[in-house]
Amino acid sequence: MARILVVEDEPSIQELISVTLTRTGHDPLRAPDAETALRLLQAELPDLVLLDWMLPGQSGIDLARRLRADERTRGVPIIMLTARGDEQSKVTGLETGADDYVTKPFSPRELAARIKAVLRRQKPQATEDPVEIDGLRLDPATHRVTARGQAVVLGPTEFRLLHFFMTHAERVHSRAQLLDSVWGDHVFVEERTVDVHIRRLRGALEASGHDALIQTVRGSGYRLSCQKE
Amino acid sequence: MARILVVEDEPSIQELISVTLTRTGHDPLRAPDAETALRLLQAELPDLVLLDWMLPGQSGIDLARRLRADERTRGVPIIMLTARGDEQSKVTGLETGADDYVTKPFSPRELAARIKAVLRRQKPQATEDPVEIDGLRLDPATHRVTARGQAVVLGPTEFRLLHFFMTHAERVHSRAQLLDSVWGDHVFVEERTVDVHIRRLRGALEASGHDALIQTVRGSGYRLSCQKE
DNA sequence: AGGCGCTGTCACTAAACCGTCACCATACTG
DNA sequence: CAGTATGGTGACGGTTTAGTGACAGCGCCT
Repeated sequence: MARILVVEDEPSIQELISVTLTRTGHDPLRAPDAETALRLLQAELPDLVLLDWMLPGQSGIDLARRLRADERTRGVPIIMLTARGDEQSKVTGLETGADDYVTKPFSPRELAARIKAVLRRQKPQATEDPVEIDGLRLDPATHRVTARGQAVVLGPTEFRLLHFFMTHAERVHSRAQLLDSVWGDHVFVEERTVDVHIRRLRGALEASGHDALIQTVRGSGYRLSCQKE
Repeated sequence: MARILVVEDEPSIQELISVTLTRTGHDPLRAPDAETALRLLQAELPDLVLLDWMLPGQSGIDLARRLRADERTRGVPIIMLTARGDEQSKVTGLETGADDYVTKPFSPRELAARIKAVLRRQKPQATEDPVEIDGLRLDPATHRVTARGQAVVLGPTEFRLLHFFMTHAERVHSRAQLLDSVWGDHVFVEERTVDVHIRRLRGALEASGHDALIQTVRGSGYRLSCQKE
């Protein structure tokens, strides 16, 4: 039983999908456009998003991009569902971060099978819970970071970067991995950009009394560790 | 860079797929039938399996079933690749445990994008295990070396060198072999350079109380051994 | 429109690291 | 035991890699 957000403007198709989902033991959440979808996502994360490419207002592919860019929604699988069956569209859709791409007209049973396949793969994903290491506390819900009670001010990217480090502490991450996990694998930015953000993050942490939390591993990348070396 | 097992009996398609994979930075492993595939899987698990439905002998769908039944191979993603485009086949394929289902004729670019999408889901895996010998501990994940709890500081090359020695302990390695395995077979450096790095590595280890761990075998090379001679 | 915060990139600096050499020590050879 | 081959060692210059400050572009808010 999974909650599935269905973003689809055509009522008849919306209905068809919802019925299919219900019949296969899922729980459909309907949204006729990207804005509604975003609002629903604000409240609660679904287990999967079924996304129409063509939508009134913001397009489905744009929505997909936004979902992939946001740390919070990054882990949610997306299945693109659209009339655009050409190769370029498929590649674009998948490159953007969709987990599967189904063309209309589609068979409800195939869709159900694909949903099942994607959900089966779904990993136990990153927690929404606050993380705390060495007196440093990060709360994804409130989007706040505190060092022994005192607030630490971070930009969005620094926040995501720190969140990633804290949920994957002690391990070394290459710049490529960080770009992949924090920026998203579809964007293209210089690897050195990571260095700069590391520096900004370090600056903010040091201002709060946390020295050497983020360490450089020459030739490999960076690591967050509470044990100083 | 992922190892991908391609199970496909038609040579021209096999070739097409392999070329596509190589071009997209993957490493194709070819198998013309299920039996060969099983043999290859015995030796080493690939990161993904591309599976043709119709094969001489045991069919692809049977192979998929076997892979899903075996604990060892259960986690490996499968993409079905076949001419059977009917709904029933798709559903069966996906129900069996395939992660995606692509019908022939397929576009190489779409295939590449789908492979990427499946691998993306799979990512956090295959972490290298720590090695420990005689109180000396090397962990590739954290990129740390400790001697009975105390940190050992090493440069990148020394780290790789020690890692190689620890994973190939008790065996003598010539300078040429070391250059090959630690430096990479394409670079050209003097053999004597190895000596210098051995010295640096020895220095770092001795500072942590590990004497004579790396032994010289005159005329042949070096060896890491916990039993002093 | 203007200000502001955030971001990605660049150029420059600082530091770590690497490969090589020259010279010394040691082991083997006859 | 002298001679030679092989490995050990300290130092050095060049190269690679990371740190840093500055800056222009962008979106957003007022």
